[in-house]
Amino acid sequence: MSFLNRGGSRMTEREQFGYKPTELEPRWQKYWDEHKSFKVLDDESKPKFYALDMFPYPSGSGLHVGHPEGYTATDIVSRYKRMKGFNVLHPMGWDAFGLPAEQYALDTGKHPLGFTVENINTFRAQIKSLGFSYDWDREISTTDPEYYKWTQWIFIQLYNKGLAYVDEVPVNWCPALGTVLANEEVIDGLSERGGHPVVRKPMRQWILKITEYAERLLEDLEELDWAESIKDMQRNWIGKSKGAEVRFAIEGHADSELVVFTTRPDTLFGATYCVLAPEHDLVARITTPEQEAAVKAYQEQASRKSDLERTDLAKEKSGVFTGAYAINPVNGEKTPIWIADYVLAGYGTGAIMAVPAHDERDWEFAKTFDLPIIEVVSGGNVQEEAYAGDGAHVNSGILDGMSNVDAMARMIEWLEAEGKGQGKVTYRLRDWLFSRQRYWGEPIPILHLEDGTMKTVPVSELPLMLPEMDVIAPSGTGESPLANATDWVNTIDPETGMKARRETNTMPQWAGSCWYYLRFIDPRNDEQLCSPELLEKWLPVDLYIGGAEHAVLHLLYARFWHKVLYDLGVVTTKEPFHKLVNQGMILGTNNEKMSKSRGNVVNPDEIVNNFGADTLRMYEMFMGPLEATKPWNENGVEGSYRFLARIWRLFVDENTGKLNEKITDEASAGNDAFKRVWHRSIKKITEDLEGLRFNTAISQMMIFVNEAYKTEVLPLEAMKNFVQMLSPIAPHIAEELWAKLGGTESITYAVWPTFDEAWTVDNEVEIVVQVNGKIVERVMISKDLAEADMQELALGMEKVQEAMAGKTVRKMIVVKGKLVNIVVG
RNA sequence: GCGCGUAUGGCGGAAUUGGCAGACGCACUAGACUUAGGAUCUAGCGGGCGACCGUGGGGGUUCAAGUCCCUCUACGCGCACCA
Repeated sequence: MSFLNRGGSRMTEREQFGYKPTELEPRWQKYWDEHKSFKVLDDESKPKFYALDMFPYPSGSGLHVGHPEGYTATDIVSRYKRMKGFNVLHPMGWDAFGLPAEQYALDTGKHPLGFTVENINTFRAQIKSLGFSYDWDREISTTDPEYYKWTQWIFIQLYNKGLAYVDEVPVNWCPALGTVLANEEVIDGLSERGGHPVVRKPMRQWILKITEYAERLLEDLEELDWAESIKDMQRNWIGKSKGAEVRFAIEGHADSELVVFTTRPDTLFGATYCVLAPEHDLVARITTPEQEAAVKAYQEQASRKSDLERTDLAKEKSGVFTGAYAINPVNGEKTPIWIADYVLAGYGTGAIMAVPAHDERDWEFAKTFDLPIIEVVSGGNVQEEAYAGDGAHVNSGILDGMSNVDAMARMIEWLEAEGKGQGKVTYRLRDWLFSRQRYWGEPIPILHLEDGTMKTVPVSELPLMLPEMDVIAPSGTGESPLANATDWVNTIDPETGMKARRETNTMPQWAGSCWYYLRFIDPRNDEQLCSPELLEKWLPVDLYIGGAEHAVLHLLYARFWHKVLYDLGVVTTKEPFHKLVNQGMILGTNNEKMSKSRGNVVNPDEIVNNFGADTLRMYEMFMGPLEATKPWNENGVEGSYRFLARIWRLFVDENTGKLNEKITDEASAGNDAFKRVWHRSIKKITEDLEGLRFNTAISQMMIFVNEAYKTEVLPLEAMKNFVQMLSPIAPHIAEELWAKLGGTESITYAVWPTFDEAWTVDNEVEIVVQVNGKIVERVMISKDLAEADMQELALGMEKVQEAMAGKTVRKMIVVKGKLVNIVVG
């Protein structure tokens, strides 16, 4: 890395006018800052383009090389779109609430705000050093009261719509620390800090009713320009299943009934037992005295198991008979009711009808406990394994002979007619556990009044600010540290004058990131979340790039809030993010995930200091397709640096610092070969940038530079075009060269070059001549040569004659401008 | 277990609708320039002495397959008893 030789004593003339990114990059960054080059224009004549990055959590460890990958991609598109005449919104901000700041506060006794501000300053400086074209006047932080005022406002809207409710939910309670822990803070049942035991304890929690939007969240995926794999992950997460609820009477319990959910109502005649989740409400009521001890013991055992033990580790099916029987509504058969932990309390009705012949799990359970297996769909051998495929129904009364689809429809029809059940859709998606027992998050704007009711804080009182606290310490009760701020917690409701206690739960980190893309549109509005006119103008986000780790939760939560705001009339689009791209992960040089413990972390600052931001940007884009996972390679970084230096020398005479004399605006400049590469480059690079294929766009720039080096006289126009095309990827060097080419202001808004189609095609092309698919000869022909002429030409060739000697022509395939294939035999 | 994705030289990766596999870069080799080269420039660079063989393995469709179909393997990601 020493070859930059900055300020070395042996500096020569040549080096004096060489490529010096560390000198020119800060200079251009200062220029952009001072001229506010990227401020969003209030220009109605231009079409809009909204390019968004997933804003970072400003951690104490600073920027990672993974961050600039996505940021560079959106920056390239933003700069390209500006030159294409778009009004571009390209903002950056901070997702700054979160656990690490609170941990730091607990460890040091300092306030998380100071730590957060420091980190933001570090992040901003690092990001600025990379030359991204953000409109910094729109910078926002989720921790700013002027921002979280509106996060709280949205919560109030959710509450008023009945989408926020309180429930008792088990959390990770650590008695030794006196606090509730997030899942990632619990390792093997012990707290990450201190290694204290952690237990599951039900606590009062705020929940958001995202399930009410399940169907819309699923349906509206169709219209989005997202990778199919991400859509699939969301679909699976939502997990829609169609089936039926069936009501079973319970023998000896005329007042109760057992409701099960099944996706296979057609197999009802094959139900030989029923299973309840151990936590099911009915269990206590229906268990017979003889079975009571066994059932209680099983329930106790199941409650102690973690979710992991109940699923992953449980290879063997377990369960206990309750002693009670359900009556199969379709044939009156008595079926035993069991409890087993393979049935989940939280899904469907928490109860199933078991059809061992046609469900693998039920089959295993039936084999374990020797329960009967009755075939109702033919096609398999149900004594050997469960058969889940299609087939003619048997032993099924009214369904006999029908296929699965027909039998399901018929069965549901019958159930509904008889009042024994109905068609039903169920989702795997759960409601969103929204509260956290933490200080460093948005306070939930709720008052608990002395009369036992609860209400929202009046909107006029927002933002409900976090109280200043000298010491942020666990409350010890499981409530957040806010419970210690007695002056803050105990208040008076301004509307009724009643004594009130403030909600001490705060919001999760997801809250602030659920709507930040809206605030960027109108970040300083103190009257509204965002002006309706501006929302109308800028939504949806045209391009959203970020890491795949947010493929499900962040994107699902943000879509949910957006739909709620849509229903409230705040936004007018159904979906927030039109096109979404996930950048791939950058691995260490050893092909492993970068991590401190592996010692393979690359620090972007180091690259910027040694090679410059343009090199880092270019290298990250040249590594491979944006969406691919790819390993870091130090040699590749140097290669990108060398390419930029090679560009520099093509334009700048290193002895004088003047423009290379080869570059001229004489009309005669540039031979035909160069002109073809020039126009082809404009075509290829334009198409590649549109398609986010930055690696191949850069390849084409290299081809252009290679050709330019071979050419004696270079047209000024071509060289200006090239610098413009380079500028989205390597903006600093491009500005510098643009100035040397005579540009008097920033290249930012120079109009994107166009190409002449005629120069993008060769007049002469090489075609191949094959005999039986094997290449025999190659020949240059005019690209327009007729197929019949190509055929004639091929047949007349000496080597072709040899290859087909003594054989007869069976077939001739001629592809214009490409090949002739002679099939002989 | 289920779902999705990937597999091309020593390495990263290119290859419209099936139509010259390996663009471009890195690494490497040789030469030039040089007091010097880790800079720069020029040339070479899938394998094999060859006929030929080559896109994870096997099979198929086709005049023609990296590309389409079937099957197997390896790796990655997501979900994980969701009835």
